[in-house]
Amino acid sequence: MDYQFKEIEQKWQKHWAQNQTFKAEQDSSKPKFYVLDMFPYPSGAGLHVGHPLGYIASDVFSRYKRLKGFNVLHPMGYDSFGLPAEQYAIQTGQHPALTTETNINTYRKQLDQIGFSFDWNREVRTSDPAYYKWTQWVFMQLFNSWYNLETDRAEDITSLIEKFNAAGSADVKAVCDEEVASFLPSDWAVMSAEQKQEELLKYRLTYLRESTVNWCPALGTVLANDEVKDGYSERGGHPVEQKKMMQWSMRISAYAERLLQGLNTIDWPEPVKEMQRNWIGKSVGASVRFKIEGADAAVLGTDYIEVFTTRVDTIFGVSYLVLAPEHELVAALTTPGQEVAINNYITQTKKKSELDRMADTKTVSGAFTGSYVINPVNGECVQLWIADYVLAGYGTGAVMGVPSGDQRDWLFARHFDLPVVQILDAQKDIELQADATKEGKYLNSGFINGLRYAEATQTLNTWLEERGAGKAKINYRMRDAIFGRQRYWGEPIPVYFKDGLPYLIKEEELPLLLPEIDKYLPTETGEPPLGRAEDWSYEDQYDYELSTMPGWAGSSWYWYRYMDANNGTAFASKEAIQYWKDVDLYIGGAEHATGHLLYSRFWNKFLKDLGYVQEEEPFKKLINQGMIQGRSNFVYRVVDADGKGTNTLVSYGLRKEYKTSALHVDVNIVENEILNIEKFKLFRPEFEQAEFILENGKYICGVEVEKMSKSKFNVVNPDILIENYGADTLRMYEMFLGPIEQSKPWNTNGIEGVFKFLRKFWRLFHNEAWVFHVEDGVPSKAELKALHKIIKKVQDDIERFSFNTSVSSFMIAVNELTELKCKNRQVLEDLVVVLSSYAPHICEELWSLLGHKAGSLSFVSYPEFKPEYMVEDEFSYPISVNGKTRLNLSLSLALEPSAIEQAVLSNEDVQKYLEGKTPKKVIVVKGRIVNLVI
RNA sequence: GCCCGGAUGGCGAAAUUGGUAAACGUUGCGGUCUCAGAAGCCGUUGGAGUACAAUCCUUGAGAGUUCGAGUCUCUCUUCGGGCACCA
Repeated sequence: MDYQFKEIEQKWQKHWAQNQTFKAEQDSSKPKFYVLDMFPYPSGAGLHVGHPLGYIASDVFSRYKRLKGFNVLHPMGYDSFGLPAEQYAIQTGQHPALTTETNINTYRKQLDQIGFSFDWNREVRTSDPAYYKWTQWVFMQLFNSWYNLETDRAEDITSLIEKFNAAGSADVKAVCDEEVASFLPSDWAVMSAEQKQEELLKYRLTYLRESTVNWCPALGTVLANDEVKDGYSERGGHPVEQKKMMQWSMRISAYAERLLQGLNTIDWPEPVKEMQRNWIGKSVGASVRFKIEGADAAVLGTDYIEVFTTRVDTIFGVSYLVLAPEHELVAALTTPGQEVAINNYITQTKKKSELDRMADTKTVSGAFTGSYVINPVNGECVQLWIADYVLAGYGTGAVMGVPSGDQRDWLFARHFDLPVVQILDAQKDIELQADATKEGKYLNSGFINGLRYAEATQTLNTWLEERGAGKAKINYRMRDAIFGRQRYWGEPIPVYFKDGLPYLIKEEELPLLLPEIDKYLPTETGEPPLGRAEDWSYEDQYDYELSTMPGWAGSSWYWYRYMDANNGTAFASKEAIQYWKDVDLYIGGAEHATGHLLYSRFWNKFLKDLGYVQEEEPFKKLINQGMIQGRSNFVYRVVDADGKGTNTLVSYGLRKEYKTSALHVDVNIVENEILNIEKFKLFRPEFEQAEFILENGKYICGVEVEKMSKSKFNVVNPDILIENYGADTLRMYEMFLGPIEQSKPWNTNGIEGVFKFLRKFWRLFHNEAWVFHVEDGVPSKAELKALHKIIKKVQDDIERFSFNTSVSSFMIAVNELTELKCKNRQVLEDLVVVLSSYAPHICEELWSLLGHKAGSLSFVSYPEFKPEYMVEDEFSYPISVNGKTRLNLSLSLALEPSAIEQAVLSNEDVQKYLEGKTPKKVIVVKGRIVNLVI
């Protein structure tokens, strides 16, 4: 029988499912290997050819690791809470759970067709109450924890209470809110329960606080920083504004340093690490206090302004100080004479959107408050300004202006005619621009004159600290993550309110189920959708929290659930976590760099602090698969003088001769840019009578690379390819396309080549009459060489994630063996094993035809590479003369190293070049002559 | 502006530590088989050159190191990604 891929693939997919071939068990006799894909959000559109790319790569890797004797965990699930299902619910009234269920079924059907070796017993869905029970549980642990800087880890809140009982707040070194009360144990003892709760909330790792948030009116919810791009929501692209709201937050800032340091221990793509480093944004510097001239602490609440700087060494060059317009002291420090100017400036700033403010970096603007501050190092009195180039949200919202060392400060000083003071002898041309050098020695700088950068910084930090005027400080750009969303389709937060304070429900009351509501919109009073739920209160009297958790909550720990997916008493058993530990290989898109991948590391570190998990980092090795873009085709419709489309279409090469407009055309009716006109008429009936202006008898279409989307008619559906060529061809072709990490447009053109290869491979095992035919016996040298070349190559390629080169090598190997008319059982059997990771269905079929037990192929040993089979009697010996002319000599293998040199020099061709002379220089690399210089 | 990553035939690409650039696939062209098509098989497909060959040139541009550079160093061009009044 010819290669009947449809029957073969259905047969083996059924076999794997029925026999649960890929069910993973804890088995300590084998080393474990955990291969994870980023689980998908099941969208209604189903899979296009780009989606499975990463899944195929991880499946090839998983199957390969099984052959190598590893106990492989390779699960799959769905990140099934999210906005699209909810938006759909708003439009249609259909419950998001139903939409989600339908979409998941579509996904599963499509995934199954590709022949993945997932262990579906471990499937998870983040919207399943049995799953989100544990997401809520993690939330509770966070609420019950604080970050102790002394032990540098999260601890149970009871250890904080003990500290308060014993010594008040004095001993406590914690990551907490800025305004925490300082109190004695006796103060603590007399506090009411409510006061205590209020105080503790400032320390909890998840907390409720009034904070400035990104509010998206169109979506009716707040968004985390990573969900906002350039002032617009990442999902939907709606405008986002700043707003003050009571919000749940996660104290991820407590882990800033550990998240940063951990990056050095994991094998991730450098760009992703770099993005996380940027996001965390560590800057080492100092905070310095500038006394306010003539300030009364009793009236103002303070008598100094604190600034953060990374260049404390430039402090003698300070010629002014700037506050952010939103700084809380601005109003109090504005003198009556400046009030109008300052208020105008603030109004002006407010009008500018966040976007404008970021985009407009050239205009210098600001206003003088009328107040002065005193430079602590030299007692100099400098002006206090406000300007919108200073951001309220970073550092202290106040900056010292050093025009000679910072270009922005320089521009500001020039614009408002403030002094520019040189502070380093190495600074050049400071009349023209700032010079941020750290070279040279200080001048005009009081007690650091003559010192160099490192020394000066040290001296200043000590000097300032001794006088209580400042100290060395590390600042992080990363803010705490906003955790609440005013949406329906997410995990309910397991909290109720009593006297305005939040309390956790009891652990045994989990999961707190998402209540049913009539409409998926905010209430008339502006409360989140959960406000519509009737009879939904805690102990029939207390209100539940109405926000739900953000999309990243469920995905921040899911890899642990796979370890023990059906556990009802813990998120995963201790034994399972101990055995599977962490993810060895994680494959997914780079778009999650500062979202999912950062939050996951955060929760993982937290769970480790509490002793629930083993490893500090969850994902040892990360691969970012590239995006597959669409490749759109166009036809060109001739446009008449009025700009109206006519009924004439012109081929790509001739379109310049007419006025045309381009129309998308379905890529599935175009082959090698040649339009199938008959199919086109069916696709666009309005052009049934159209005239086609052809070139060389063909209609050529235009091409452009765009995002794959239905509206652009450039979506290639894997189902159709599987129908025409089979899953094995699709799998191999996707791997063949190019390096896994590279983004590229999809082009179905080359798929024939892979299909031909699989047919050739099938033919190797059959005679002319398509009867299965292999021969026992001893393989020839040439056969063994071809086989062992591919054994080695595939092994090396997979280990370095170079899947595309493996596919090429398979083609070469099969061509060689076809040439050799190889029918040898031993050779062909090994070949089946080697190929089975890429094309599992056809290999299973051949494996069983070879007389092996069905399904055993996935767990046999990968053939051992034997270098001795690679050796030939003669070897080809390239040599260059004068680094230019190349000679290819053929030498006997039997030669000793010393004899090789003799053989080379006495070779006829070499002699021709030498013309009787001895070479001036003989260059030997790894014991071989590679070049002769004459 | 700053930080990463790229640039190799018509196209996708290969070249793992510096050692015969373009493997493998595709497209195009020619042939074979066939009533015909599909499928298969064979040849050819970077450029110059020639009757055939020999030979020379070619990895975005320019320089450098080296016997030898797609690979290493510097400068530039350009494309992609990230960050961006971050003090």
